[in-house]
Amino acid sequence: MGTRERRQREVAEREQFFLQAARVLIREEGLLNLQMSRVAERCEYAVGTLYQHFTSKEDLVLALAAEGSVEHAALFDRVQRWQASSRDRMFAIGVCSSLFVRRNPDHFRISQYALCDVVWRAASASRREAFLEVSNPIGAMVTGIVEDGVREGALALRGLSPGEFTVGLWALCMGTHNLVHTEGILDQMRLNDPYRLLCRHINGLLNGYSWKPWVDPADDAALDALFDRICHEVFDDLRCAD
Amino acid sequence: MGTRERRQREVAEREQFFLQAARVLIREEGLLNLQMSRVAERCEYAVGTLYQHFTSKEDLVLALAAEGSVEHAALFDRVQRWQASSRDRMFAIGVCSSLFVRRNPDHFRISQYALCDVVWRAASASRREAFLEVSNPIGAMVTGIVEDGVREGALALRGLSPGEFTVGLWALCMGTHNLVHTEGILDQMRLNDPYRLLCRHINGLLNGYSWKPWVDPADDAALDALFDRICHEVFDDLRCAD
DNA sequence: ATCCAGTTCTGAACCAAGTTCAGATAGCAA
DNA sequence: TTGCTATCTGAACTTGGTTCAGAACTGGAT
Repeated sequence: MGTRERRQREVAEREQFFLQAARVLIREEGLLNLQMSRVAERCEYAVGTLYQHFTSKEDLVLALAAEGSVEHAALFDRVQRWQASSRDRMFAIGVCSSLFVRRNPDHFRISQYALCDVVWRAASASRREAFLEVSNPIGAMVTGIVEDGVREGALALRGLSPGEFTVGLWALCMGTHNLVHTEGILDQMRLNDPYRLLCRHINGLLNGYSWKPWVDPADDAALDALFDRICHEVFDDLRCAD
Repeated sequence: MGTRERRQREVAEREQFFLQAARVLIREEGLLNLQMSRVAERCEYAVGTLYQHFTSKEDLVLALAAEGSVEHAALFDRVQRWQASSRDRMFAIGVCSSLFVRRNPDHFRISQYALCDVVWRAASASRREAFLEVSNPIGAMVTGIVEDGVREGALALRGLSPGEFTVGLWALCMGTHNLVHTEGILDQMRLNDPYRLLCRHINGLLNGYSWKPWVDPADDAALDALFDRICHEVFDDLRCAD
């Protein structure tokens, strides 16, 4: 009885197809102008078929965000597996997050929108669940690095749980991306490179918690060197050193 | 010719009235269910009149966000004027930000939504400008405290501009609020009090940049004491120590 | 007091786009 | 071939944001 399975596979493929088309439409005309009928049309399906996959437009947007999270997690996974000190890997998480957001500017906008209360609630419960499912590893991997740091003796949490520590890093990254993407907010303070800045702040935070070895946050050369090393050793194929 | 001015005042008052009604409707039924016609109806005006004030629904939402920012800035202003060391004031910014978000849970949701690319662009240019106008002081005040720290000799920026330093703090705060408000994301790591955690991370970051005097991030008693002191000396009337 | 020109208000009508669902079609087993 | 089911279709429906032609009001001039 392979018929049913083929069918399932076809349906799954079609879902990818819809999502891909939505992505293209968003790139071409912006998230603001995304229309369900256009997505269906571009895939040469009727809107009704589209609605068999996504219960609403918001549901589709959240599905896009989830796809992005999968990619995001995949990049974090490289960092996690990287053979380097816990502190360097923690730093690499920041680099990775910047890299990902920069290479995928739409993803940030999409997930920022999708995670707004309004949109989140308008998506289906199962879609929300699926989103959390694929997003959990992102936090978990960072927490894993924190735990490695503790195990190595490079970091003393002093009452903080690994998860709580993670939240600090995560907030710093997410907040930076948010500020960068909010048109106008940062314009008055002219930042040459917000992601470089994020790297510095991460070092600041890690230093503040005495994660060994200490790094001089003002040592631009060292920062660049580590950045380049990460690009080379972890993200070589992405040619990220632009 | 006072007629024209009275009229202007009346129009401005009506705008407040509309915004107030929108706020109530959002509290009652959520941002998701906000309807322009309901706002007009509740104010006993025709929808057309409502549209004389706001070019679109998104425009109204951004106006709400701007109102919130004014309040936010007013709280920051207290911190700025507080007679205390630069480091304590910097810390108080974090407390203030948490306090504000906690006292005003809708504001965060509203501005998170309003600042999404989709909504931001759907608002009128003048509204966007007005939003930035009232939001600028928020960053500027924090930057002012950073500059005070440098002036006092408590902080060496070592190549960072005051604005760049500010962005770190800001990102940490904004990111934390974001994580806290994103349902489900933080559930797996059980945080008892995310805002207390934010305070700790701020201390971590300030320590990391050697902002004097050094604070032991694990000293819960000291953290509580400072928190209480800030509530008492800066936000006494808000009865924030709940 | 009456009239007039300009301004503001009104809400029914308009319209776009998300969503639905009754019927058409295709796939499969008997 | 026939019937049964699952799936697809897209015109019709629905909702709610937006508009705009006409009503109502305002304040000053006659």
